[in-house]
Amino acid sequence: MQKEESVFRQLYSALMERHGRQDWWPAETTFEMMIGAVLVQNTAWVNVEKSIFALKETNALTLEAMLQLSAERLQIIIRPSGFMKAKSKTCLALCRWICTNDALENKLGHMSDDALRSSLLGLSGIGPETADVIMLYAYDRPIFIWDTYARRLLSLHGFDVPQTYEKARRAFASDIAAARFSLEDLAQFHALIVEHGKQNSAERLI
DNA sequence: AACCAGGAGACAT
DNA sequence: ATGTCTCATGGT
Repeated sequence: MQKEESVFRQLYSALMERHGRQDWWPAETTFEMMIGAVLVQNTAWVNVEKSIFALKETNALTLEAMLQLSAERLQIIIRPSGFMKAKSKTCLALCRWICTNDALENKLGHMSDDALRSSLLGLSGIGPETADVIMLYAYDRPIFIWDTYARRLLSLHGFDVPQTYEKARRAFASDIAAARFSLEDLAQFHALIVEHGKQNSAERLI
C-alpha cells in the first residue's frame, strides 16, 4: 500500500490550481530581492515599490552605492515603506554582512542552512521570517516560510499551529522535510500562500 | 476613520 | 518562556 499524499502537497496543488504559477520574488537582482525583504516587513508591497523606485531613481540600489549612504539619507529614500529608521539601519547592516561574507554573487554553499540562518539572525532587524525569505529567494535554500498567512492557512485546515513563526517552523519541520518539496516548489508555495491570503479567503481548499 | 500590511525588538511579567 | 507595546507609512 502506498502512503497517502501529504497535506502540504495537497494544499500546494490546490493553490497552484486556483492561482496559477506566480512570478516571485519580484526583483531584478539578488540585491534588490534582499533589500525588498527588509522593506516589506509588516508593510504592503505597493509601498515597497515606491521605495524601490526611489532607490533606483537615486542609483542607490546596488551594494556599493547603498554603502555610501548615511542612515539618515537612506531613511528619506525608503520612507514610503515605513519603519524607516529601523529599516535603513537593517539595510546597511545587511550590506556590510554581504561584504564581509562575499555573499552577493555566490550562494554560500559552504554554509549549512542552520549556519546561514543564524548568521542572518545576528543582524539587527532581521528576524526568522526575513532570514528564511532571504535564504529561499536569494540563496536557493529549500525552505518553507511559516508566515502569518501560512499559519492561518494550516490552522484553517484543522491543524494545531503554534502562533509564533519559530514554534510553527519547528513543530512541522519533519513534515515539511518528509514532503520533499523542490526549491522551485517552495518558492512557488510561499508566493501562492501570500497571494491566496491576500484574498482574505477563509474557505478550506481541501 | 479605524484598521491593516509579504515583522522585529524591547521590555515586563 | 510567553504576552504586550512600539515602530511609520499609505491603502481601503
